Amino acid sequence: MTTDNARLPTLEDVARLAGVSRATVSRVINGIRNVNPELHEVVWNAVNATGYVANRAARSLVTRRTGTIALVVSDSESHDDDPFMSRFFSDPFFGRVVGGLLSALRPAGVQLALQLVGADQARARLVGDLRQGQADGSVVLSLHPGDTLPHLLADAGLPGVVIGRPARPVPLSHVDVANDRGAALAADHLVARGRRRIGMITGPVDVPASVDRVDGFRAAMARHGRSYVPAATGNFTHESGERAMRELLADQPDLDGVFVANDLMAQGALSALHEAGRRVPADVAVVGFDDSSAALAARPQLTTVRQPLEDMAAEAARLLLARVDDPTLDTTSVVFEPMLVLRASS
Amino acid sequence: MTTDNARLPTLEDVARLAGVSRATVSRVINGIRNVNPELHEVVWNAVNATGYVANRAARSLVTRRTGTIALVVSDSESHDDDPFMSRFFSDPFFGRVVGGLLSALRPAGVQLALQLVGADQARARLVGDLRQGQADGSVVLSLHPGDTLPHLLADAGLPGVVIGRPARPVPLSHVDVANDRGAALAADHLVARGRRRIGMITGPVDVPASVDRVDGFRAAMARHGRSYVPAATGNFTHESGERAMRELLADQPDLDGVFVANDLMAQGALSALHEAGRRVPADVAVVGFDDSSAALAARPQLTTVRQPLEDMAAEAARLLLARVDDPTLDTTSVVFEPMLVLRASS
DNA sequence: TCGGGGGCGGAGAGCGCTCTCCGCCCCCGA
DNA sequence: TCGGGGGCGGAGAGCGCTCTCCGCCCCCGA
Repeated sequence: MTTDNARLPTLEDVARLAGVSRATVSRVINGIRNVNPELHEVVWNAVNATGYVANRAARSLVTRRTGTIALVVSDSESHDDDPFMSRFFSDPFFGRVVGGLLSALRPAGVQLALQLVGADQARARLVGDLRQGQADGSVVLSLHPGDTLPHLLADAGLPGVVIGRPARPVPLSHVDVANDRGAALAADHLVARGRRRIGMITGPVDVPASVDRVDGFRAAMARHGRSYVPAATGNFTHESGERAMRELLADQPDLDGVFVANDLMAQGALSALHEAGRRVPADVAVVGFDDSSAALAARPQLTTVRQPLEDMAAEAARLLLARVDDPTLDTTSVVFEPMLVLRASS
Repeated sequence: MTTDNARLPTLEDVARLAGVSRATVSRVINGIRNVNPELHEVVWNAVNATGYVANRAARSLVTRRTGTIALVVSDSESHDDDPFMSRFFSDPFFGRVVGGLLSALRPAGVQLALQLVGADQARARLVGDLRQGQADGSVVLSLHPGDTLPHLLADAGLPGVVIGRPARPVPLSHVDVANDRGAALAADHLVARGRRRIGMITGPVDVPASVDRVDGFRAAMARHGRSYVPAATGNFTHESGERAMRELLADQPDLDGVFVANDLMAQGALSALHEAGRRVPADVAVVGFDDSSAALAARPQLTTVRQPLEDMAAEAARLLLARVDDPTLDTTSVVFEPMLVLRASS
């Protein structure tokens, strides 16, 4: 507190102490051009002696860089204090993405800022703020298909990378997992386990990741000569998985295997199976998707398709950083391979 | 992309269009002093016409405010890519705190930046960065007792609020839940349910929240005339809860009630009880702590002590904002009341 | 009618950096 | 010995704001 009014050292102070100009200190600190090695040392000594740290605001005023990347969580059309938001934040999904982003951003000395946008006007304001130096670029996490934010960013020429394939094509890079191949792994596994009557619990029909999982699963089952796959639809929540499982059992009482499009629903499905007196995996084998903490918390623990979210987020950060450095870079998309994780439920 | 090189409008542009000086535009935008109402409108029209958004860097260079608050997750002594970190981020705890902070920060137009610190040198660097305008203040989430960061912040005179009571007193405000009273609620409830042989699974012995829960539980049990409470120690993870429950059962085979110091461990305890052939709640009643998503995912769903984390985080943000506005403010601590949430496990 | 006070708006400095431009010096080659 | 080129470091402008200081004008009261 008492030290608060003590003026912090500036470049000027360091320069005076080192006996050189401000420009030279700046060059040394930023590693620009060849500066006489002796001066180099003199300057660093002065920096350490004064405890100098460059002022971010002054630097970014001239460089037009903020050293900040925004993680924008975009929840189409919903209200700001929508319970969905708080549900989302308490979902491990969010934390894994944050952890992955930070792992790539920290070594680059870039800070991560969190942005939520609900209403469309908030989205427009965000774009304005971003253009005016709120952040150098954004990693976008859209919670709903048909979100307009990626398009707004692209139109404004702002660097952005989307996590998960957008519902409509957009001139922005994105990272994703091969949802179709992941679902195929689940299908191959259930068939290999000798299951004959295999069903599926899907996610929302308008979400690309969900659609890809359904398509991938059906295609793989068809390759095994199973053209008919009974299915029930959920919305990726625990409760919806429980309900969908009940529906599926009512329809297909002799079911002996089920692929559930995410772990949370699979956990719900386990409850419904337990309630219906089916043993897992003896009577019904269950395979989830994500390899989230829910898979480990489930009893029995879930066999599931691992989605390397941390790696995906880290890659998104790297793509974004590259684009910030060179805005002429072409957009790309990086698709990660899923992996089947065997546990007790199958 | 093509619009990228188009210079963005500055105060100067708005002033020219409105036919006033830069100072006047600045006054209107920031709502300072009485400006002639007619001019007021002229200026706002010019702002809208140009699409002007104030440049953050320029503004904060002179105001010495960044409009950013840092959420600092401080993991004492651990390495940066410690698995503990990624485990922490995927824990719903983190997301709930973030959601609560954002709910209080957004209305104030303040941005949230994420900072992780592991090694001590990172801690020193962070303090330097913060002093030099990385953020106006920090909300600190210490993952280990004895973390030095709160003290470093206090010594540097930087505004900071700690979530959870620090192990050693520190001249910084903090928010917490009354862990002792929460544990007492659990004790009262188990006794009221007619349980006679009640045990407890505790968290780490050096974490204040854990210690408070143990003390609160023992004190309440003593009030009910139960001076002896068998206990086993865990470390707040699912696995440790499972192991501790097995130990407790081995010690006290006739146990009919157990208080588990967090939901994750309680979920593990349920598995151990199931494995041991005990029915919950018929044979053993189980009460958790936190009311996290694990409580809902558990089967049976957990009776638990609700910790209002979102509210606590929002209050932390408000305390911090107040202190940033007025650094002479006294430090305070706000303690939230816990609440017992009744579900199927008791 | 004249003096004084209050309030509004403009001029201009200054926040702390980076970066361009230029001058000087040194060295090398003819 | 002299000319030219290269490289290092300094001077100074400028990034886009805010804020102090001051002048001017208007109105009111004596």
